[in-house]
Amino acid sequence: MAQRPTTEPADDDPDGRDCCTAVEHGLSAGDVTADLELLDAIGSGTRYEALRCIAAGGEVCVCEIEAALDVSQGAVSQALSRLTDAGLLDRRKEGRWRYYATTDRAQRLLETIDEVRSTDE
Amino acid sequence: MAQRPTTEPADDDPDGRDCCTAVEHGLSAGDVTADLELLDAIGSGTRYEALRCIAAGGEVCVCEIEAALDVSQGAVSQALSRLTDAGLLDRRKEGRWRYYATTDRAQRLLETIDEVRSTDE
DNA sequence: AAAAAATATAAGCGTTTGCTAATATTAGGT
DNA sequence: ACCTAATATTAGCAAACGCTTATATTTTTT
Repeated sequence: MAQRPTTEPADDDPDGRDCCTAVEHGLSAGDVTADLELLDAIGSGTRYEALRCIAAGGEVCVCEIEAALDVSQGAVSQALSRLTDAGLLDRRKEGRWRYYATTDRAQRLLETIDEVRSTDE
Repeated sequence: MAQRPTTEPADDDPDGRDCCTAVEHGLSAGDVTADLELLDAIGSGTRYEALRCIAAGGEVCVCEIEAALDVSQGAVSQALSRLTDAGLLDRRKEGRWRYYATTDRAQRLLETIDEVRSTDE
């Protein structure tokens, strides 16, 4: 499908695609930024495990996540805020506790990651 | 679903879940490591755009990606290697050119990201 | 066989990241 | 009102990251 590179510029290039012409993805700069915010949010050990715990537990209290994660309380709080900002968690306040639950977006992402993992090509 | 935290340990806890009991995700340490390798590979601007370009272009030559990415040749090469190691790209050699194409895993991931992006909740 | 082109690899470096420790905030209990 | 518990926020720092530049490798061309 891709045009083969040629040492000499191919003037008779049948589909108008020269060697080393930039390929383009269709995404806007904003889309790329948004996607990266999402991926960066998921892509740390602490945050990924936090997200997985919440996905597995339904709606969980922060203290339950702290008990699972083996980093400081502050680190957990930062992780949860970051995931929330990225649209992967919903926060609910009840008294002095905070409950977190995964959003639909998060669930769909995690499902796909599960599928992809079991496909060890 | 989650048991509510209680200041006093609830001895009569109906489902045996105390306050601040760690929640667990079902994943093995190896699965988490594998997932993170994938997510880290996708999660940089250069690598993400490279992957998107290749997904859009079908099978593309390195030089075409270099033309699109605005970083040095070495950086592009490193990006492509990382994506390949993570199982997101296939490499094909032809003469002194290298052609890259996305794997099924990559395509499924990107599809999900597209879906998730259009769901601006 | 030498030179050039395409890509990969390695070293070095500034920037970003994610943690800890300390402090601030918010809500409930006494 | 005060004190304590749960969580959030901030400052600071070591480690990880991603880039550039330079060099190595592989293949083609002459």
